[in-house]
Amino acid sequence: MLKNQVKTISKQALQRLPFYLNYLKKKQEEGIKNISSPMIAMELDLNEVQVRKDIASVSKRDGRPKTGHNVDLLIDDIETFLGYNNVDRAVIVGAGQLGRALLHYKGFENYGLEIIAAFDSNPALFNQEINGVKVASIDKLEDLVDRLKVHIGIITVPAQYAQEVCDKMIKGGVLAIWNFAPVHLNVPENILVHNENMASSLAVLSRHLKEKMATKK
Amino acid sequence: MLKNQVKTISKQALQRLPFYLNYLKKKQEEGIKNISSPMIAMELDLNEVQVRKDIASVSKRDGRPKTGHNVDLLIDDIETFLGYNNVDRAVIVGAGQLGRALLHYKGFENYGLEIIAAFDSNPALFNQEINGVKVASIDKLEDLVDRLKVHIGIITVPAQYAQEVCDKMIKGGVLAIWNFAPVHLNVPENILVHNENMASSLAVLSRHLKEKMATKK
DNA sequence: TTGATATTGATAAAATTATATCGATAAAAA
DNA sequence: TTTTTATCGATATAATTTTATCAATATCAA
Repeated sequence: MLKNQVKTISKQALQRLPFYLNYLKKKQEEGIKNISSPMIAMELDLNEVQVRKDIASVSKRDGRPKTGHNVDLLIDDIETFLGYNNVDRAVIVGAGQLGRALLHYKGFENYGLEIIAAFDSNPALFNQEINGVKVASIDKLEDLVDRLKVHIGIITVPAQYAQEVCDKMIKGGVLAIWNFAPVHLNVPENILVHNENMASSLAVLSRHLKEKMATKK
Repeated sequence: MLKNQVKTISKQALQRLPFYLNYLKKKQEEGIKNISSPMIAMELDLNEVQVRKDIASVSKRDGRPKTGHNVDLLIDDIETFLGYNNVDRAVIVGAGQLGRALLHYKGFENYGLEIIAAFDSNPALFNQEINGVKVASIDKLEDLVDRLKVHIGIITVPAQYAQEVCDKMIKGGVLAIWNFAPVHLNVPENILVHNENMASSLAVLSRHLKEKMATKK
């Protein structure tokens, strides 16, 4: 009984993969055919062994001593691992500034994400098109998610509405939520919530500054 | 010789602090006076000991058995630690969709960040005001950063221009960079770069889906 | 053809982060 | 007043992640 094996990888490693991909594509454009882990590590300011391990966990092809890995094949392996070749559909709720920015984001199509619908509670926005995506009433969210078997929900509404939106998404059948609202969402344990928190990022930055200033003094 | 001691805290813990803050403020609004670590942990789906340690590393006031911590004081301690009471000034380069979204972001003022200027290479945008902030030519970036002693630079330009913008910021005296471009920036080692990478977040989400689908099959 | 070497994959060690345990104690209940 | 109990801070253990080490080997230079 062969189980449908999916490799496990640490969250941190997973988040490094897109960096490798960007880097490798740049190298590919420059016409470079092979690349070694130490080279990647040096240029991306990472540890050599870490890079080697990350690569090993997404690619079954062997690198060759003195030569490294074939760039084209490596790109292919990472993209396959990340699922960039099969498209996930998503809906976004909240068509304010941030929602609009995401709808205009060019990258998503390359990353295998397609935002197929946007929702908002503001009737002034209904039927408006943002980068080719229509904005609908939030009342239609659950039904549409269910009918079209959408698996990813993006939340860009103000914090106080986020939980409510989240609940509707889950009822509709969403399996993963990308939450831009600065609030903790309560979800069943099989649902993944990925929080995109500006304040957390900012905390890292301003803390760094504070340390910098303190040592300077 | 008393060194200007700044407490160290892990990056992960640091990034949890804003979550505590959101939560505590909600409780404060509800009129709750005291709160315990196990309570916070339960409601935010964290480990009790982790919460207790995080609190210990930002607050020197003691919690009391059976009662926990005073909500008001705890909020105060976290905000102080995160530097929300003294404002850091920042500039943003790239006044496209994303840059505009950030300029409209309400949260920053509460987080002690003030974006004082925006820059772009597109002359059509010069002198335009976005949420009260004027857009200037990117040629003026370095000089302004230097004159006004700006410490944080936000990069929201396309990947191919990011390094160039980064270099200018650093020449001007920026100490920390918040990079939204999907590219690795080369900086001197005393400069902090915090990468905000949509693709990394997406990687976590789509990987989760892939695993979900595989186990279902 | 031979020897030197950079890189590989694998395994081991170190560092960091998260979680469990425990005695002490303030507050509530008996 | 005494007992029970929830939470505390501190310390110990476990888990995860990163980094170091090493034998094997493909490539390159002599």
